[in-house]
Amino acid sequence: MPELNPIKFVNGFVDGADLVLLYRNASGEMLARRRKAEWSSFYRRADVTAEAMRSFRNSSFVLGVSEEGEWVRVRWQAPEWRSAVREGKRGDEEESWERRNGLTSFEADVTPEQRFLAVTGAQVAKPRRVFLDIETDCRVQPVAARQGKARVLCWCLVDDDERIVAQGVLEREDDVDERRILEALWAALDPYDQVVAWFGDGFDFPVIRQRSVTVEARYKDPRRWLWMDFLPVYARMNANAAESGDEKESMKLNDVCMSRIGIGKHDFDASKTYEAWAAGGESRARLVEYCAQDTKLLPMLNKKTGFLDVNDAVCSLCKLFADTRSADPTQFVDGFLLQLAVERGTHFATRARYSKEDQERHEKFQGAVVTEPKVSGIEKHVHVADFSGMYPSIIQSFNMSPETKRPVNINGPIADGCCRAPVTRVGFANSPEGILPEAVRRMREKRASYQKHQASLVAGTSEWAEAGRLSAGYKVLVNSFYGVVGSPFSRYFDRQVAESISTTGVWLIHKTDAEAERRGMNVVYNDTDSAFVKNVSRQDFAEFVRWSNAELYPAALRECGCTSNFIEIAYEKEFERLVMVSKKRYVGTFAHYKWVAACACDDAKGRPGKIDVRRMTCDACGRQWDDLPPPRGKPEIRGLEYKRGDIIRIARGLQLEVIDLLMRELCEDPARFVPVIERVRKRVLEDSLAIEDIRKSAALRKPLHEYKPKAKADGSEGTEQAHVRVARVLKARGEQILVDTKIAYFVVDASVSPMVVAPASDYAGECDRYYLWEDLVYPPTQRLLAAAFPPVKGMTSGELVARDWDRFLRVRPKKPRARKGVPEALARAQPRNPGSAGPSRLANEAHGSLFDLPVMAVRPQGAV
DNA sequence: ACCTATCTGATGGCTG
DNA sequence: CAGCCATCAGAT
Repeated sequence: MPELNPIKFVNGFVDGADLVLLYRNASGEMLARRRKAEWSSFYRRADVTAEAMRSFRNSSFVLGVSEEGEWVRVRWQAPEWRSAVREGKRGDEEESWERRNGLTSFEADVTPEQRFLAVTGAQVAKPRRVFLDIETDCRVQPVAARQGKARVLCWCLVDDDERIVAQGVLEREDDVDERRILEALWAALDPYDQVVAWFGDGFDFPVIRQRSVTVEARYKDPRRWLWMDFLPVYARMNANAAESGDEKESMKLNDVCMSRIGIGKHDFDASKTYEAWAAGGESRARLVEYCAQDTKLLPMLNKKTGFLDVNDAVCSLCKLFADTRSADPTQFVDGFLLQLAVERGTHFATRARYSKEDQERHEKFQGAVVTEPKVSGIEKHVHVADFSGMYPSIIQSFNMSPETKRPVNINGPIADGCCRAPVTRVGFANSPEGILPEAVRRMREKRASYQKHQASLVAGTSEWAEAGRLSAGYKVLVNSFYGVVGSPFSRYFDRQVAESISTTGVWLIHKTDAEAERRGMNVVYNDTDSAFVKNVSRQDFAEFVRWSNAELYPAALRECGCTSNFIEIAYEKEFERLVMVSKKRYVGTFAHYKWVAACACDDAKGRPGKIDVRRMTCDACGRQWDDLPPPRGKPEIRGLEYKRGDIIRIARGLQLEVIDLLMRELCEDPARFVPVIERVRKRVLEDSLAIEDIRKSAALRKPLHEYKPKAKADGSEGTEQAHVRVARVLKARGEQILVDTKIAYFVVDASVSPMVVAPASDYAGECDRYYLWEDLVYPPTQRLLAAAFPPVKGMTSGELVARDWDRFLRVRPKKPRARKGVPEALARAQPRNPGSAGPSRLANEAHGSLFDLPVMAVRPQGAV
């Protein structure tokens, strides 16, 4: 039994040989407890020979050895010894002491903090949170500033309620005064446990530490705070929640806040911080105000999204201290499962070291199924059923866990007491409950209880919100299990288990499809856990779902030897209309969602009345409907370019216009889309275009120096991707270019190979407009229109022309052939498309100008 | 350092 | 040089 500990700890870290645990007393003072840090590894008792046991006991590196049930626990003096016996002195397997002695260690990578929290059952406190932003001397390039070479000009701390807690402003440009404001900052941080900043790990956190050292400010051990970088947490949690690509285009705080809460930074030139400070008076005040506004945006963003609160909830469930790392799925799954292992008196594998070579050798396992969409044009009345928590329910039903695997026959009868995954043919004992199923069960039970609890509370109250966050936290957790089991980096990695989970899902979907088809329905699409079905009435489909749950799955699982069944499919929604562009890419609008449809009336709050589709009656106006009224809700958009952050804004805008015409105005006449296309095409070719409309944005997925141009056949260097080339230009200018940095650029000229690109900041109003239309703006919309209005056999030629969406694509004039004796550039220099300021001039400039044109208007500095 | 499936765009090589 | 294919990277 874990020892009961009433203390809630706010933080813990290793200090020399000690583990320091921080907590607050009743009056809020922070206190510390020290105990010996535990660096232990576990071995199976049966594996430990008498000689190995003697070695442990006699070793001066070992603090103690104890036998605990089937396990031997060895506590090491320091982590170096623990890893040395595992990996050998140079990480060389041949030299591994454990290997030579036939030993496999368990949990030999668990930190003292993790072990303490898992073993003692100690609670993790909700951290007292404060938000931080700093401004530094802009004359120092960000890369150098991050290394602590720029003076801190001001800082601001704001609490969860957007109140300024404290501010600091430099008065004189010297170390003594900077020391003053930094010491004031550390003092102001003292009442708090967690410091949140946007890109804090990349800038603010290292800067305040480095500067404190440089100017010899006195400050407390920084390990005493939880340093939380909001950016990666937001980026991950928002990836699924984002409405449009706008929200993904940039992770700059200003852009994120503009798109998420409609509020941005103050209008202030951040590249002039020093000038603003040096001018003093009003100007300096504006700098300070700008910094304060930036800081206030952080709690506003958290209030809007609740992301940090969900993370707090997850941390409390998983016994993690809420720093940036706590938001990694491997971390929180580890935290939760280690607690379970302690309760069961068992141990997990030591996390494997996975080299680059291992990664290359890693073979993927079979995942989910996605079928080819069997629809064309605007499809009406498509019903969707999906499995509720498909993977968790499979884990539970088959009791799938690394330690419940059993040898069973591949074919024929399954061994007694076991079940067998239908595709991989991996066997699992039906009892006792595996650790993975137990984790999943507990989390699902908890989640259900919080959902129920939340429903019983008054919406909008803080208790209601907290219950919602806990429920969301459990959802995040339970959904990450499958991924963690499938990850070779995790201690729970088990390819057989992971593949049994995914392929059993495929098997369930196929079974469902076959039965639906047998009943005369048409399954038009599947993705992982969902089936899109047409040619069926609402009632019949509901009956099919009911029958599947009552008969189909229980029988199917019994045949696999399962003794429990958690599989459940639900009738989620009906599309009034649906256009599928390809796998994972479609747009539709609901006739009803979970049996609720929008009425034509407005209720007291100005929202559509709700029709109970089973009774076909509106609860607001009481009207009885024979058929459902036209849909009023937002179209559901999946996978289309509108949702993508790397697609240029005009392209998203045009696609959304077409989506709205299709889905909101219910337009089914191809001719009505023509003016929309032509208007945007004219704009792209002729109007003045803002950089926000035409820039492309892509992230660097690895450090810049790891990008190597691919060698061409003749051995020369190939061309790197556009965003990589631009990143190099920006880096040369002193900008901070790190992994995950989004690079914004535009295409200067695509008529040459490789195409000429330049940083978005160099934009002076001109770009390759033909390329813009032909490659970036029109194709996403063309694909959508071609899907909605495909040519159909038997149509008149007029109808076929109306559905020829290719006719709007080509806009670039053909290149005249270079004649003998005429320089190539001159041959291409003839003015084309007058009035549109097309790319022709740009193309020439890239090959040496023949014209006397201002350089900035033609080829931006740094074009590559 | 959570999985796989899938689509798209840039690029280079080849072919007619 | 357009059209096709393979490959890679990025995004969902």
